[in-house]
Amino acid sequence: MTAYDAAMTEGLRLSVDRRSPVPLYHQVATQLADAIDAGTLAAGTKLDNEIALADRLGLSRPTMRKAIEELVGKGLLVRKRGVGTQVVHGRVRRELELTSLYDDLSAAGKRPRTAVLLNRVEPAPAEVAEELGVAPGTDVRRLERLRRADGAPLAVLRNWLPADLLELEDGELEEHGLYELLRQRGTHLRIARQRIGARGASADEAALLDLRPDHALLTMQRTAYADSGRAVEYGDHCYRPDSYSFEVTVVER
Amino acid sequence: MTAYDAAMTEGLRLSVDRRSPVPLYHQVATQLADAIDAGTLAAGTKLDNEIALADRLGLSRPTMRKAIEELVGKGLLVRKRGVGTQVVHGRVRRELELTSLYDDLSAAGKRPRTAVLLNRVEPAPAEVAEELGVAPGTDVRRLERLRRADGAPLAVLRNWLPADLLELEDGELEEHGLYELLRQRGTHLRIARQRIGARGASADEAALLDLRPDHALLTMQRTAYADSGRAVEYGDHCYRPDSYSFEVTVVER
DNA sequence: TAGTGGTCTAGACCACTGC
DNA sequence: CAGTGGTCTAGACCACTAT
Repeated sequence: MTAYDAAMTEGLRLSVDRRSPVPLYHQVATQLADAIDAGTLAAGTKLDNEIALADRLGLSRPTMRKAIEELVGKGLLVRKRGVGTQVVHGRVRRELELTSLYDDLSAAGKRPRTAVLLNRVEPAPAEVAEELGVAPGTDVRRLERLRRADGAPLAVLRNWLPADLLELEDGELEEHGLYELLRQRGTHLRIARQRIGARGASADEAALLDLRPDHALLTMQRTAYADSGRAVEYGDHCYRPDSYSFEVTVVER
Repeated sequence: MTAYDAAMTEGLRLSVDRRSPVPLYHQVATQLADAIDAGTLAAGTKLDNEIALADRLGLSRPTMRKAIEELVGKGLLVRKRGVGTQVVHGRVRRELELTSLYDDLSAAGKRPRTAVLLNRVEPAPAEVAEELGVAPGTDVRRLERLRRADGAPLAVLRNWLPADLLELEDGELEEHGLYELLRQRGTHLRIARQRIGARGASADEAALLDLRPDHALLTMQRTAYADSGRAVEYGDHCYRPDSYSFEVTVVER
């Protein structure tokens, strides 16, 4: 029985580097996640208990615990009091993260192209002003872009940003994602609230996306906040549904 | 200056009940969340530092910290090292949680009605077998339901569950949500992976949802796992997009 | 330099599960 | 009953930010 239990995490090589600036709990979490991705820790595998794991790595229990909690939050592990910790069944898919579509496409090996349809400063409409937390009529930068991937039109992106936040040239927008440009200017996004829905394409949208009018579109409205707590971007986007979908992992608290 | 800072959380009445079975950190988190919802803690308000808050409540710093982290994870607070903790700007919307559509509708004060279109045990198609982690051809229970809210058709719900997991009568399905029935039988869902997209309605779907064929639909495929790590449900759902959307809060780690 | 959150330790006791 | 995760404490030191 003990031999069977011991085999559960035997093939695992875990180690921590205390000189590294990376937090110990994150080093451990990353190694466990990699082992799960690689199949070294197969679905259903039961992990040793957290005290044994902590001892093996020379860590305190809270630190080991935090590593495990990180993976529970990502949906890779499940814990049950009195029972133990197991690797979740089922293959793992990429999670919805705070990235721009441009980043997503680059990561997926596609070649994103951007056409800037509109880029100007104008007074904020009421709805946009409310989302950004500014007075109606305040100057905001309005963007409208068409995003292509490997040549095929994929999405129409409409964005509004506080005008005092940054200058944006068309050339930059064609070469980089919006979030990348924000990061370059020291604005780090921390929280985004998104609403995902569907509707039929307008005539304009249909023409841009090479669809017939009223064809189903996937839509997303997003308000993003910087670590200062300030609203930094409001976006109203629509996507060709044959080329794009959202993935979300929900974990019961 | 100190008077100004002190005013930040002055109006707040926080307290903990050590006899309660509810964890202390969760008691505190709930009270803070309520204060944010109620506007007592307005957007942009800076909280006292975590040591001061812990002292005020007679808690240790880690416990107070865990309360704050819970709210950071929900997107209600933002922290910045060297600066402090602030209430996020912008109004708060309900988050996507591990609930069924039935629960959502009940909570929103709608009256959900369910028509059972199909409820039988049959061999699992390949795609379903893979999602549930069973051998193709294994017996699974297949459900097809039409969900109405306040009389208007809202969604077509198709589900597959391992047949050995539970018996389900049509009558039960008409009166209760699927997740509620699972809970009653001791199955607690812990993780769900969801893919959200859009497409045009088929002729059947259009008839059920009172739309024209090819009208835009919001779609969601979900695989849910119990705390045992086992896949418990695969669902393929479609929604009238004028009546339903998904809300997601994403927090940068 | 003072103040903040970020990390880490070494214990303790409790609640739940399964045998 | 033994073993597990869940909660909680009272410290410590460090990294980052603003002034």
